[in-house]
Amino acid sequence: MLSIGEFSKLCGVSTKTLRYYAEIGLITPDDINTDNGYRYYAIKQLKKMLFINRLKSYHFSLEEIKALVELEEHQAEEELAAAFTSKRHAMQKKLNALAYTVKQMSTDILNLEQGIPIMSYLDKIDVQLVETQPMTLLYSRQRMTSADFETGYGTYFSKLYEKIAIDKLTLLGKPMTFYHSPEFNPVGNDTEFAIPIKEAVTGTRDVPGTLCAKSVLKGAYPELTSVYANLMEWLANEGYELVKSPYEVYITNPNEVTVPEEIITEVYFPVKKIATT
Amino acid sequence: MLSIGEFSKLCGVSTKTLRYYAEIGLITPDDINTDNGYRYYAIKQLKKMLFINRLKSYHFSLEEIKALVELEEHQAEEELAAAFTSKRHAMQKKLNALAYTVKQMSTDILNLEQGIPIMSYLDKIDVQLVETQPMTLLYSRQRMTSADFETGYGTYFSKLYEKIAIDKLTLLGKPMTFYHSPEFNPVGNDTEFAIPIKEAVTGTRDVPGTLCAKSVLKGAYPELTSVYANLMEWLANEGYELVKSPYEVYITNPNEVTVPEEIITEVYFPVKKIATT
DNA sequence: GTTGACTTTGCCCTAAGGGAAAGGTGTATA
DNA sequence: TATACACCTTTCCCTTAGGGCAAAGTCAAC
Repeated sequence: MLSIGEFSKLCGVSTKTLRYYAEIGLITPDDINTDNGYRYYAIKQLKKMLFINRLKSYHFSLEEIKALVELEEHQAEEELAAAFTSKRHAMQKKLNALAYTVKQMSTDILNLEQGIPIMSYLDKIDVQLVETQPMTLLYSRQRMTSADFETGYGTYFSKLYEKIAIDKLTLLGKPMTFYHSPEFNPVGNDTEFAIPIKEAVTGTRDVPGTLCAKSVLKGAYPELTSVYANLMEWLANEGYELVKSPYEVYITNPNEVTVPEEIITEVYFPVKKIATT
Repeated sequence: MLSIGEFSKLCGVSTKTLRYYAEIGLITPDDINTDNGYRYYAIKQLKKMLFINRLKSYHFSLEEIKALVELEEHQAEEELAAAFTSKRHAMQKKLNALAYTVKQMSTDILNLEQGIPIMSYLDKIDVQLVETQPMTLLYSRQRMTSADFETGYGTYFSKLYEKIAIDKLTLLGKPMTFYHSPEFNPVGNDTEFAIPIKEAVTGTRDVPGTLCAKSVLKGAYPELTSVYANLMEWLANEGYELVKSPYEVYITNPNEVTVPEEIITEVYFPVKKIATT
């Protein structure tokens, strides 16, 4: 039998942590002295504790760990492997994101060393006034919750492309999304996925040509907010106002482009000049 | 002027967050209506908010961000660059750690798919009883705080190696550390860095040969706790007890080995058989 | 018997907000 | 103009995984 201090040193975990784990039922002492409340751990509990440590290093939450420990005790190796695989996937994504972050920091540092202010790229996003052509859009309008935009992107556009293929329609442009909620973010509510085609069939709508403020983004999607903010500032400065839902056109297919810097997205704000009285 | 909702949508940040930032003084609304308390943000605050977003994506804490924003406003580009560089270094370390984690998960998954229990590697750490040779050690004994073990490793051993070079002593073995505190962790208190040499000079001590339980670890240091735990379990099972401070011998130089899997560390527990009455 | 190390419980604290409640406000529409 | 409804306010509690401290009880060694 090991006292909490001995056990803690052996497995490299603080006594506080051990008490906490007992409290949440993750690992309880093998024996508790009923007189003084002293906790005593069995040597064979070391293995369980080391397993918990390993799971912690894999960034599982304690709640997840609790479930996984039970799985391990019932030798449910398949479920364990499934959990590990899905967590590894998440970690891989985090890894990629972190790598991208580091790269971005590096370019920022390079700029700083040359005395270029970090946010000066904002001033370089240029805004053009363009007159768009009328289009016929095959569309699918959804309420999106914050999480499923990425998957939604894939599934909704696939459905549209499928319909185009089956009905032998004629593609006229790149896929686009309209943000009908006043949220300019994909995590907003009312989002329309659309593809311009030639034929006017059921499930299409016609959009007239309009005056638009347009910006082009080369880079990862999180940068999109900058573009929106920049466009809004431009509108305010130049005396225009938004008259319809803004939309984005995806010039590059995000499933094909691997490096975020090569993703090209056009952002359109349908506008009109504010009437000066 | 933008209401909090409009501003929040433009920069992709919740209203809750904006109120919180105002509370901690990170970014306060340009104007607050004194009648109803409504917050109004200026369009030019978008840029600051986007800068904050960028710093957040670089994993700066809000406290750090507050300082960095001030630096940026005073155009202190050098300090900014310094902060970025140090943060990038931290992120790079995190990145490497994460990459190692993912790799370890992968081997675990492979094992699981073959029905091999994850912690079975513990049973494969074999423990040998060995009789060590007497040695003369050039040593340096320190109280270590948790953080500076890594740096300490470098500096203390350097000093010892320097002395060996200056005094023209004869190296007889690999560097080692003794853990005199009952913590078996380097983060413990009383740690001795030592190198076996031939000559008995000042600053050396003689250690007699003793019976030791010995395990060899190939892998990253966090795995060491497993080895210690395993050794302790072995002692309990085989009826031995620890009679002196455990020590580690670093077969590979951690500054030269780049992949953690190739790090080889020997762990020695000086033991004696428990007297059976 | 004493001392110092160890253990107990209990309480408050962390970072960066999220959620909900209760109530006040702004504005578009009938 | 009345009303509906979206928007805004403050306040309170909650989250993760424990850390720190205090007061009091206990163990083991000398």
